[in-house]
Amino acid sequence: MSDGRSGQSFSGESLLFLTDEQLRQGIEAMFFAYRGFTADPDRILSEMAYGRAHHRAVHFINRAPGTTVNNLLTILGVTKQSLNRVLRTLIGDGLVESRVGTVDKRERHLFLTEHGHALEATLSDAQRARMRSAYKDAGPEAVQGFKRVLEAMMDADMRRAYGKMRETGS
Amino acid sequence: MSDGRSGQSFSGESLLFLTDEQLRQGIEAMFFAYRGFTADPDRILSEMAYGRAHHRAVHFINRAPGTTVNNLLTILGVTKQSLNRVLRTLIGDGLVESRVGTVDKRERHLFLTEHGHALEATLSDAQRARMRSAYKDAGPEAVQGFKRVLEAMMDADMRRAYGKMRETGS
DNA sequence: AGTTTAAGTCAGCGTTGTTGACATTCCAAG
DNA sequence: CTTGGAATGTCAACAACGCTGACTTAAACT
Repeated sequence: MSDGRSGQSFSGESLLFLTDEQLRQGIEAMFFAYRGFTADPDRILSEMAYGRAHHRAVHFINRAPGTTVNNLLTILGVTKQSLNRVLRTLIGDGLVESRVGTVDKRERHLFLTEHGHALEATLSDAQRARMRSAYKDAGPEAVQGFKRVLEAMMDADMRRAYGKMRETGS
Repeated sequence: MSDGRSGQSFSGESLLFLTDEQLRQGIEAMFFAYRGFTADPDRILSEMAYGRAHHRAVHFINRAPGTTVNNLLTILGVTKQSLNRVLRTLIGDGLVESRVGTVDKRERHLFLTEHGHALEATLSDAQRARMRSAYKDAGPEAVQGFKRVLEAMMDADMRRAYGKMRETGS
């Protein structure tokens, strides 16, 4: 509407002036991109009896082996009942191992089995390939900006969780 | 793994060399950010008898008034049965109006009613506020990069749909 | 006239959220 | 030491929203 890139106008303020139209483009970009983001793993999972929730569980168990059910459901942002259904099938199918805590026997510590690692690898490979290709197309500076905006978009507590995972990173 | 940020190494290639760890951070950022992105509308919708699917329908009908059912379900990427369930409630509740096409009477053209516009406004206001705040925190250059990566992450046909919407923009 | 297309409906199923009820374990206060 | 509460995890039932498949109606195309 009206401008596009018309105005360097006012001081530094100009760069912070955002039309509803610009924001809506961002919203739609987010919607379409997330679909692409999940498309490849979803395709793979649908051939098995699994869904996106299984993917997420496997991802974060791989990310933080030995994590407790409670940790996991905080990260995933679902109820323990919802997570439990997913874990039950993964454990039943021998992809995840659940070990009773040694210091606190109420806790269950979660690990991927060999089969679990195999599935995790298949799924991440697909998702990383898409990510790599997007990063490559957009260029390294764009990637910086991409991450910055995403971090600003998270809820505060999730930003903390994400931050902790970055430290632990690699 | 194995490295981290070891290498500026090779020529310009260095900027395109992406470790699995870097990619995984992007994947997790996308996951947490999308949760934040949908959190505010979800909260509002859960107080009514609606869900995310209703939001999406209302959004795109507002975006392209008079769109047909077929257009809509292509954009949304769901089956007509799934969309129909949502549209039926929206029409029944008087948020959406369905008019028989004048040139092709098989088609139904969809419009928001006054009530529909009200809901749409409430939902977008919440989502735009989050978006605006994220953009503001990240800065204008980051926003450029953000959009570039998201576009590269979409499936080709959705990139086309997204592009068309940008042209039509406002 | 016969085929294709747009839209809608009904029935049924799977994944993944939810709440409610319950068992087990730990810990701290009496 | 016992008892009551908090934390952890499990089982059951329900709702939202995807999906497939089968079918109808109406209009358009050929």
